[in-house]
Amino acid sequence: MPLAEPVPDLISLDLLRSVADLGSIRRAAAAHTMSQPAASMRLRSLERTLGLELLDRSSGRARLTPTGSAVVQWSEAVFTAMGTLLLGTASLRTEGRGRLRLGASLTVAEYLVPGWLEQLRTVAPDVRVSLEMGNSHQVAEWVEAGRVDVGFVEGPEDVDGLGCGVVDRDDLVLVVDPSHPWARRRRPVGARELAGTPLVMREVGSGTREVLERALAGLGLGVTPLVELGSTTAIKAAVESGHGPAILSRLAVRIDVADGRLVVVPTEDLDLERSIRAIWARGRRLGRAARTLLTGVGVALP
Amino acid sequence: MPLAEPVPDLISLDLLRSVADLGSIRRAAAAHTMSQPAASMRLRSLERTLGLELLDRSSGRARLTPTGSAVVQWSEAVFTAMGTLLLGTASLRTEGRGRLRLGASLTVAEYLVPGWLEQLRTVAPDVRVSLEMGNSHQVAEWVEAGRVDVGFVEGPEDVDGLGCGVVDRDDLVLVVDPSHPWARRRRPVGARELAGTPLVMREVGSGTREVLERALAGLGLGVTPLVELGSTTAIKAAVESGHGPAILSRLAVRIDVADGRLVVVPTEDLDLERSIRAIWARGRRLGRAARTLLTGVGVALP
DNA sequence: GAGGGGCATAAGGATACCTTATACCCTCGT
DNA sequence: ACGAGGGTATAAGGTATCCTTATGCCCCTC
Repeated sequence: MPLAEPVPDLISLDLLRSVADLGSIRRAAAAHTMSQPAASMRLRSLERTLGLELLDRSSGRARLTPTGSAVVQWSEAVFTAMGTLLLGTASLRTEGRGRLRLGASLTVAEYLVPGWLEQLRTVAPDVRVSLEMGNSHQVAEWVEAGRVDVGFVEGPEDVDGLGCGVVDRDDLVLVVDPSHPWARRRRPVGARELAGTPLVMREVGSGTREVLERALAGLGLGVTPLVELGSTTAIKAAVESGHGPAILSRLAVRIDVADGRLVVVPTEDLDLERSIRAIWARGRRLGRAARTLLTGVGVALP
Repeated sequence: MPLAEPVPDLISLDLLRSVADLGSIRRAAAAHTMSQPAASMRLRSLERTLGLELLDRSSGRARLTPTGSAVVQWSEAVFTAMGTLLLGTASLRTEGRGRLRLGASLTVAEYLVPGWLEQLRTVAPDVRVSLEMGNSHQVAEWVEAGRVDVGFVEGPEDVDGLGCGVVDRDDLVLVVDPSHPWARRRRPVGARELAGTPLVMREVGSGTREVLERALAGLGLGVTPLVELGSTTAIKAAVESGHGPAILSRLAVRIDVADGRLVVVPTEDLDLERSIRAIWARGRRLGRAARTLLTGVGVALP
C-alpha cells in the first residue's frame, strides 16, 4: 500500500542532523550550501509536517529539543538504508568500469550484494565496484570471458572449470499472512497437501517456479496456481493481503517475516534448498579487492 | 556530513513499488491518487536521478527491469526505517491521549522504544500509544502520578514503591574512529590511561558524563576534556572525523559500530554499566496492551 | 485491420522553494 | 545599563517544479 501520512523529506532530516552536529541553523545551512532563511523555512516546515517542536529557538542559538534529538536518531536508520540503496545503484551505474567487477543473479544482487559492498567499503573505501545482474548461466559466462572478476550464482550444481566457494544458502519457503489458519500451524505441510493447495505464483519460466515444479514433479505431483503475478513484490503484496499462500525465496521474505507481515509455515518431503556460490576464473589472478571481498563473505581462497 | 549525491525522494520510490505490485503505471498512479501523467513524469525523473533504466516501457504495459526490481528491494529498507520514525513521532504527538501511555528516558526513547512499538504493533495493531520523554526522576514521578502506564528508566538503582523489571542493559564504551591507533588495540585501556587522554565529551551536567566522572572519581581520577559538545550526535561526528576518542552509551553507537564508522576499544578497571528497567505502579491494574508490551520485552509479570 | 488499454507529450496554472535584504532578539562584555 | 555581534525570523520577488486536463501514439488482441 502507498505511504499514507505525509512523509518528511530526507534533505530536511539531514538538515536537522546538521543542526545537531554544528549547533546552529546558520552553520547547518552553510554546510548544505543553502541560505540561512531557506534552512530556517525547511526546518519549520519539517516541524509542521511532523506536528512536533524539534528546535528550541528561545535562546538565540537554535538547540534541539529532546524530541528533535529523537527524530535525528530515528532518521539515522533512514540514512543508512538510503546509503545502501545509493551504493547499490552506483555500482549498477558503473557498468563494468569499476576496479572490482561483480556479476550476480537478481536475487543475490537484491538481497546480499549491498551488505557485502558496505562491508567492503569499511576496509577499502576507495574501491570502485561495478555490478551486473543476470541469470546464473549469464554470470558464469561473464566470469569465463573475463567481463567480471567475481560472480555470485545460486543453484544446486557446481560450475566446472571455475573457482568456486559456497557463500550462503537459500531455500524456498512456504509463507502465509499472519491471519491465515496455517500461520499457527506447527505440523509441517506435506508435498501432497501443498500440491493440492492453490498458490500465488510467478508466471511459467521463473526460476523460483521451476525449482518448485521440479521438486514436486520428482514426487509425481504438480502445482495449482491461484493467480500468476509478474514479480516477487506483487506476490508478497498478494499474500500479505490474504489472497493465499505462496512459495518464495527465504531471502526475499526475510524482512517481511521479521516485521511480522508474513509467516513461514514448515514443510516436509520437499527439497527446496540451493547454495549461493561465488565463482571466479581459475586462470586469472584475483585482484586485491576481489580477494578481500571473497574472504569477507567466508570463501576460503586457494 | 550532509548528503552528497542527489537523493531520490520516497514518494517516487513508493510509486515504483506500486508499479511492481500493480503491474502498470496507470494503476500505481490511481493507488496514489494522482494522475497518470504525473506518475509517469515522477518515474522518469527518478530514472534520471539514479541514472538507471528502471522500467521497460517497450511492450505496452510498463514492467520493471531487473535494475528496477533491485531498487524496489533496496528501498524496502528505507520504508521500514521511515515507518519506525513515523511510529515514534506519532506516539510523541499523541501526548498522553493514547490507550497505552509510556514514559521513557531520552536514550531509551531514541534507541529502544521504536523497536518495541513495532513489535507491539504486529500483535496489537490498533493500540494508540503515547510517549513522553524525560529524565529518570521525572519518568518515575509520572508513573506514580498515573500520568503514564509504564515507564522505562536507566540507572543502577531500584525504584522503590513501584513494580520493576530489568529490560536491557546499557554500558558506556570507549570509541574511536577506524584509523585511530587504538582501533586495532587488543589490550584494554586502563582507567589511569583513560583519565590521561583528552576526550570528546558532553558538557558538565550530562548524565553520560556524570557516570564517567563518578567511575573515575572512585579511583581518585578525573576526566580530561578535549572539546565539549552539546549533543551525542555532535560527539559522534567529531570522533568519526578523527578529533579524538569519546565515551558514549553503547546503544548510542550501535549503528555506527555496525557500519564501521566507529570502533569500540576495550577498557578495564571501569564499571560503566547500568540497567534499563521497566517501572509501573503496583496499585493500578495494568491494561492488556501494557501487559503485552512488558512480556514482549522480557519482563516477568506478577 | 479495427478496437482498446496504456503511456508519452503539450499547454496552462498553481504551488513550493530559494535568494537577497532587513528587522528583531538574545547574549555577552565593558 | 548600553552597545556590539552573532543568530534567527520575516518580507518581497523571481524561478523552478509539479500537477492537471486534453490529446496523440503505440502495442497488443481479437
